[in-house]
Amino acid sequence: MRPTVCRSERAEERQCGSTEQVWLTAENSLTGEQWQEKALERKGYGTRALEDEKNLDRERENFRVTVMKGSNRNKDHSAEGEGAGKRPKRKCLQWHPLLAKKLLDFSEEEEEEDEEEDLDKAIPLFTIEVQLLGADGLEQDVAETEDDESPEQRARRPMNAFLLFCKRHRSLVRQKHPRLDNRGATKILADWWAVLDPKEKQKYTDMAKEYKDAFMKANPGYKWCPTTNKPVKSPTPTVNSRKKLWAFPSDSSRDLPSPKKAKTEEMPQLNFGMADPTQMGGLSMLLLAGEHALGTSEMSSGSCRPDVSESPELRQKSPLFQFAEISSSTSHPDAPSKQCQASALFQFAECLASEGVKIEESKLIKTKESDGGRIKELEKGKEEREIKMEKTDEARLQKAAEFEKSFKENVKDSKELRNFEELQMDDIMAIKMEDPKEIKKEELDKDQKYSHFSDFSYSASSKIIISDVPSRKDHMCHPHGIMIIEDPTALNKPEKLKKKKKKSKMDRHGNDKSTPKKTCKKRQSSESDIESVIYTIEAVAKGDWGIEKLGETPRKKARTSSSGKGNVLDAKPPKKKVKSREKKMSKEKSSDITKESRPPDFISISASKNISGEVPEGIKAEPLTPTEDVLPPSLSGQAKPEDSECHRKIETCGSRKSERSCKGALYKTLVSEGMLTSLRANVDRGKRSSGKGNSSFSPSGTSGSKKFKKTKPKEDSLLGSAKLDEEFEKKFNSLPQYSPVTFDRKCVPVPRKKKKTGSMSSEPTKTSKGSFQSQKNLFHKIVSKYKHKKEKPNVPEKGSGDKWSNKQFFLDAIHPTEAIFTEDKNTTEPAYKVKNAPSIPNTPEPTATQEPLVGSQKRKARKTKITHLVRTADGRVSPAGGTLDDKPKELQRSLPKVTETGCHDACAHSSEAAETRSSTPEMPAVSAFFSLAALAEVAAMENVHRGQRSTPLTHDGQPKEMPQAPVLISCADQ
DNA sequence: GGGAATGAAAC
DNA sequence: GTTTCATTCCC
Repeated sequence: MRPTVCRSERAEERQCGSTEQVWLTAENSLTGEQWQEKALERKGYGTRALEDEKNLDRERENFRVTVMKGSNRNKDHSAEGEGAGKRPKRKCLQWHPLLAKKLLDFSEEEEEEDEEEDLDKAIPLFTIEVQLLGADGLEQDVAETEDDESPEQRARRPMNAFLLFCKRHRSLVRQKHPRLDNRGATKILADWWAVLDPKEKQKYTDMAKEYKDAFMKANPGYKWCPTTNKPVKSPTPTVNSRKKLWAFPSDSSRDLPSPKKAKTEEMPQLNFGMADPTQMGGLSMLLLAGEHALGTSEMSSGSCRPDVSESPELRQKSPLFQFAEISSSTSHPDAPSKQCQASALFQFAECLASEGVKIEESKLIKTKESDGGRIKELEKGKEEREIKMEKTDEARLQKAAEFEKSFKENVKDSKELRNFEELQMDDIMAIKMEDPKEIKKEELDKDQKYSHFSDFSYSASSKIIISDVPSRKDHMCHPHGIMIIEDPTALNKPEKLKKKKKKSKMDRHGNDKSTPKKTCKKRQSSESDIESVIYTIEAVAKGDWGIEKLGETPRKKARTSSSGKGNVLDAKPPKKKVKSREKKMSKEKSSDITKESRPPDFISISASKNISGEVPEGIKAEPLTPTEDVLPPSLSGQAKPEDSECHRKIETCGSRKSERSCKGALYKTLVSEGMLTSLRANVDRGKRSSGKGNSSFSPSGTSGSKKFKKTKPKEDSLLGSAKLDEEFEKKFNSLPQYSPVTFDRKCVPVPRKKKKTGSMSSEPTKTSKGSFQSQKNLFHKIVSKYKHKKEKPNVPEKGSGDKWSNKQFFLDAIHPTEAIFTEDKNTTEPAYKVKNAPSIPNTPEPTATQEPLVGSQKRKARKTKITHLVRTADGRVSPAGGTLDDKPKELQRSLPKVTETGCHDACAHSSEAAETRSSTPEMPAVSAFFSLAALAEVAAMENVHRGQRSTPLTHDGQPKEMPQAPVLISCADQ
């Protein structure tokens, strides 16, 4: 059902020219800035850095893709629409625990959809818009997830150090070797990786570990796909299989496709969904977005862990860790003490988790209330709200007026239109409030429909915000505001909000003005939006709270729960708080947006469209100022006016106005801010990108491309994941990026390998290794290897250095004949030796080698061994096979590998080096080989005999003798 | 969708 | 020990 709907919606969106384009534009702008910054950074190290725009583009794409969350994969559709043109990536699971909630959400969404369908009948466009408005990715994901059954399972496993390295340097490789395809680039990267200093590697390893910890914390139950379940490979798309495989055992339901559900959050999530949605309303969405931004900023800063704040450790943790924590529910059995140390990611995950817990609690409460009766809730919420709102309401009213102004100004652009839509939603809300009956119905519908979404994100966010930063609360002042803010969830929320808004809009439009389709058009026609906004403002001013109570009660409850926390804050002077909040919100939003892209709408709007002159200014200003810390002038200006207005209103009005009015005002402010923030976000993105690149974030804008994983993921998860992603990106960006030169210095040989593709021989050698993995091809490949075998000197053992030493040693053992190699080698082999020699002295590698082989390492070792053996055989035999061409390649490689030592010197001393090796050869490493070596020796002996004749002749020892090779292989296999 | 690399987890 | 999957993206 949904999928179709979504598709249709998408199609419509496309037709409308909808958000996707906007996103693209926005992203582009953002990414551009980011990339520029990146380029600057890169320049530092140098060489190739951003020389080509193409490269930059690629990097952009890469970064986009980077977003860990994997929202993009879902985007198969999006990709199509966006024109990324790239084939859709398979869906990725977001690792954020909250994702699990999505299942529920989805179920709820389905219900909503049903309802929506009804609405859609009336207003087909609405749904479309909603999807569009919402992160397209998200909705798409949702649809897909629904199809898949378990979106949650999709969480992607964290990248390992090597993958991080690849991700980080692939673009460089590509720049350097434009012709190379990914395979070739990967090979080069592998070479680089092999050459990379242990220290350098360690950075990536640490990052990978940290990320993994955060991931695991966020997804306690997460399990890697069981190997056994090969179903994955089954004809069915990998995704499905993966999902199943991925199921998180941790929590209750493994059986279900939604393993993530297993997480404790499941129940709570549902609860959340029940209660909050109504309350949230479009305003809440906006607010959430704003808060989210704020929260994210804080989160990112590290302060994030409101809850976490409890443990100072969390703060210490890297943002990623914190984020992960946040995202993940408190239940993190996995979270080891180590995690605490861990990075922000981990902390983030913890925070998320804590949020989830809190959210759950709040949801439960809310749900109960809802169960009891919305009316009761409404009443309660009203009471609370009223109390709280009294102060805030006035301010909000003023704000509303300000919003109207700002909106009018901003409305011009389509983006603006979107904002207007949001505003309209608010207006609608206000209208509904005015008309209790209608409003009630609508609200009920909305609540039912949206409840899932809003609840989730809201509760989570609100809690987080509250707990996190008291200051925020202060800023937020109004409980509502507090409720709204939620960072992590924000991303998700926005979508929901959008949907809701859309729906509401639809309703409105259907009732009032435009049909849903019109809504799209409406965007175009700012006037209507403006009018609606104005109307809403007026309504707010009127303060038809009664209506609100009915409709929003559930939401209010949710808010109230959050507000409860916020109440204290509320106690503070509303006006100032409001202003401060707004400012913060704007800042946060901007920051958040930039980071997460969560409010794609805003962002897209700001970015793509000119919006009002003000907005652009704000954007401009943002770049200048570190948005987070200081409000962008423009924003501040806007916010300030609003604040002032609010204050005025409050003062003037004096009478408490309904929460709704306040909300409306806040909503407006948020919206206005959101726009600004979006602009700022773009700017910030650029800044960020410069620093770190969080390309991932930009990807959101790119919507089209795969990269954006985050967007698709479920709302909460999205938000949380978004933050996590941000953190990840930050960290990832912070990872050292080594210029190719560095590797060249090291004498990394690889690069040229691009040749690989070209000739069978060249590639086979290296590629063959990979083939070994599959036993099927293994033999065949081996054969081919022997045939062509030129591969770089394979190190029998892991450690590159050791490898070399080992190899040499091994070779020596097998063939005392280094001379053979040396002779030929003088050119070719010597390099290897040289490498070895240097490596030995360096011993960095040796240490690595010494490290216990693990899993893949073993595999690798085997391969290497095999290859090594082969190589030796090749060395002797294959040289001819390798032929000069191959050898040169090898030489090249070897040279780079030699790195440290001058290649020339190395060559000169090659023989010496060989000796040194023999003398120094790490026994430990060697010992391991020995058994193999022994076996190999036997085979080698034969080779030697054969080769002896040739040995002296050429480095390789010409004899390719395939027969021998097979023998060796067999040994190796054994 | 396969493949190129490495690493990690699961079986 | 073997198999999957994570990254990217061309073919």
